[in-house]
Amino acid sequence: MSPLLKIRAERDQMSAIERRIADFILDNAHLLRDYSSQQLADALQISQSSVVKFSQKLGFKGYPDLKYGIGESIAHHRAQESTAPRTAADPFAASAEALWRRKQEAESETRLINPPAQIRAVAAALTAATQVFVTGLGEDAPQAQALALRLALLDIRASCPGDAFVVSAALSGAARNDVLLVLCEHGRQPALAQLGRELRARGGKLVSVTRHSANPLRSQADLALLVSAHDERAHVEPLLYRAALQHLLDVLYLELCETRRDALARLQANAERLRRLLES
Amino acid sequence: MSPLLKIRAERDQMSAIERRIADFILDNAHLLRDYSSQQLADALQISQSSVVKFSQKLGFKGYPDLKYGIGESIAHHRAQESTAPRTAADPFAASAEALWRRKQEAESETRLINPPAQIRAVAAALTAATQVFVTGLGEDAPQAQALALRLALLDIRASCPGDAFVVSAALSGAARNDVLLVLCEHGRQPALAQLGRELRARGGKLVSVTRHSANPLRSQADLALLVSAHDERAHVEPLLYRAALQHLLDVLYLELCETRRDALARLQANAERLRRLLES
DNA sequence: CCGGTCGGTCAATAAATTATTCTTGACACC
DNA sequence: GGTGTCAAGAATAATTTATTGACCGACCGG
Repeated sequence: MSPLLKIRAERDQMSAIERRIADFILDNAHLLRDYSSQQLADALQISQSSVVKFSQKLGFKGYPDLKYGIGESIAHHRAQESTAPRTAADPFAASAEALWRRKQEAESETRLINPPAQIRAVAAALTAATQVFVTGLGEDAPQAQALALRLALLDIRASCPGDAFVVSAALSGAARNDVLLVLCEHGRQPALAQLGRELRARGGKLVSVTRHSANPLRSQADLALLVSAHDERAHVEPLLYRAALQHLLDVLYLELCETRRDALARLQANAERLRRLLES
Repeated sequence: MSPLLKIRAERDQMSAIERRIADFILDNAHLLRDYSSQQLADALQISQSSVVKFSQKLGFKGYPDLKYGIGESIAHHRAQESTAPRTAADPFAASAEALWRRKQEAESETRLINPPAQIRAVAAALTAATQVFVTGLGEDAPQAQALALRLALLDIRASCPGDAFVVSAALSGAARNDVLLVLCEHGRQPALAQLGRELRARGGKLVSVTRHSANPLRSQADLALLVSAHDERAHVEPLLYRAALQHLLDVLYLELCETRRDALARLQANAERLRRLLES
């Protein structure tokens, strides 16, 4: 039980002096940090030994232990309060925090609409592929690039060609089982849809990552991952979309790390190599 | 800032013995309650005075005060965890959720160590700049690219040259007030530090975005933004780092959106143009 | 290469805080 | 009234913490 609660609970069965100590602590818990047993005793005009005995009677090893317990107690209390809807001091900090919360919602929703089995299936397809192409346009491009880098570090043959034409060229050499992973927020870009058709014609697998609303790319895909992110402010929604997409891809990556044989060892070796390269 | 976080932040700039103390505390925070400074010293085979000096150096009144702070810190931590909703049906879903939580922590910490004033200052510098260069290597490269795109949509003249040599060439035309924004996790890449020097020599401003531990790039920068992200699993830490970095940059972006004149209108016009381009 | 300085560490010790012991007085019960 | 119990305080012992001064090694400018 929390020390503060314990003190309050036992307060009624205490002697007069003990009760004075209890009251002081309950009222001034936050000041206790700077009080020695002697100072506390002085403040209450009682003897130092009474303070120590009070502590021991409550089950603490001694006065410093009581103090430690009270400290924990108020920190715990504060933490719980701070979890509740907060009133941010700075308007700026407030909007930063609001953004943070909205992102969490988007990430949660995204997690819920992608069943674990689906993510596992995508991971399996990536593992089975001889070659993986990742592509995305506009804001999705950097994400695609980052994902390709991650996959490469896991010794998955992944590339992220600069533009759609290059992808198309690369696809001409694609074999069965190869995977094209397309990031496309609205799933409506004709160029990407076209790439998907080319790949499927050659027996490859198309994995789409789009918003959860119905769209051409998604309906064409062998495997579809979905992202949910909504905000009435046009400048905020892309931030939510990216965070949710990021999280989805992170979870996929985590799955790959945890299920591929030797993944972590290889990852470490590759990362080490990359680090040396960059620092040279 | 939480004492534990503070210790972790300063760990890198500590002497060998101090680092041993820091590690012990970080690993055994929950045991500290029963350790006197002498016992802690014995456990580490060092002198008791080193423990006391360690405490004072970190800004505590003394060892008991440090202990008190750590106690608060872990109580706070525990409280936050216990408030969190528990839904661990699938082991896979559980690890996805754990990742999610860890990201939130990293983002929160990152938000706390970057005072609003600092972010405003960076936003102001970006607004005032004639030209903005964004750069990053390895995993930071896609982030840099995405940020440059975002800034460009706000009508800030921003570019993200492909490699350091190109940046260097671009810098030769840089004027006073231009800004170089460098994303560099550990702040230790000589090439980027060199770019910073070149720019500053021409009167430009260097903004660094690095981990919160001390590093050459950060100490050289006019304005420094900091990222906090920690995990014992080597394959998870980069995910946290990226999420926290992303959030920091998002907050910066939000600040720009909300303070620049006509920002939203321009953004909308530019986004529309980009959309048409991609769908054609 | 050499003195000088500085930061870090430790042993010794001073200072403080805490815990115990012992005494006293109040109160209840026999 | 005698006696046991118990809370409280004073004195003091024990422990813990903080400071001091000496030493060592790294670094630096001459």
